[in-house]
Amino acid sequence: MSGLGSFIREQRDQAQMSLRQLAQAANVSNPYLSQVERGLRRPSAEILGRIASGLRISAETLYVQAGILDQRDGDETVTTAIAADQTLTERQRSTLLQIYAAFQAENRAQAETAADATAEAPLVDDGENREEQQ
Amino acid sequence: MSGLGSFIREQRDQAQMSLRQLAQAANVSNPYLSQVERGLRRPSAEILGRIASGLRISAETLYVQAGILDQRDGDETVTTAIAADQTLTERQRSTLLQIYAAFQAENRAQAETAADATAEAPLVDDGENREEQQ
DNA sequence: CAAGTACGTTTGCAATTGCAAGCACGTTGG
DNA sequence: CCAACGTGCTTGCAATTGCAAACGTACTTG
Repeated sequence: MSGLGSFIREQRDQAQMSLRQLAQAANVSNPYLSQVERGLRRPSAEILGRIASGLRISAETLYVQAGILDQRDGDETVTTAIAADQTLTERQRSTLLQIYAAFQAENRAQAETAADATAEAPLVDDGENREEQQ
Repeated sequence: MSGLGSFIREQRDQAQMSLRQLAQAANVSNPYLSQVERGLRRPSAEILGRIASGLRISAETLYVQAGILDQRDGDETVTTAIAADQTLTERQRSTLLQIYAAFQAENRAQAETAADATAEAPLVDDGENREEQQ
């Protein structure tokens, strides 16, 4: 399974870039990028870094996706990243945090209903989201 | 150029490990490790990660040393954190990213109008509004 | 001196990366 | 209709990765 390739393609689609556009932005040949996206090739760290920069996302993210770097708990990173983002106003920050919390709750609920037969309390027992720290 | 190699050797000496010991701990052949340490070969991300684990240091450190990973950039962390969050569905991810992008654009526009005296400086979005934080 | 060991290094070699060139398919529009 | 362009994909091929095997030492031992 090549989660990395589909993740890259996902991000590229998200950015509405063509394969060739990303290839040029990343300074990587388009055939190779195509093969990477389909999981036929495993790119080196350097190429991965270039792709990341072409996608305007951090290389670390791609490394995690590639299974090269260990996952630093994604759950907390989103909230802390939002909370620490100085480019947002406080109103915007709290909005994002609320939406994120809502999504989490939504998924939690869905997971719960889907797995009623199999045990309970699947994730954090944290009933309510913390609104905002600091 | 061989900053990475000498760094690895440095760390290995500091840990008082022989080349072969580290090679075994890292699950890498000793000849190859030797070549990496002397800068004759450039290891892939995977090998680098194994070496890092063999040295009991974070892979990130080695990536930075290898010039593959830049140190963390501030405003990109939110997007990357969202993108990497496995607990979200793709739909939720894109929603969050869109909202975040909209906020950024909003702030960018506001900063522009606020700074008419400084003429055009289109690219650098870095200035930011520090109107009310927390 | 020969034998055993631990050290880092050199040497072919299979496997892989990454690319330039070209292919196949779809959309325009002159 | 058929060039012209855009999309992604296939195909050789040079360059590189990474390894197993062997080498050259030094440092202990019998």
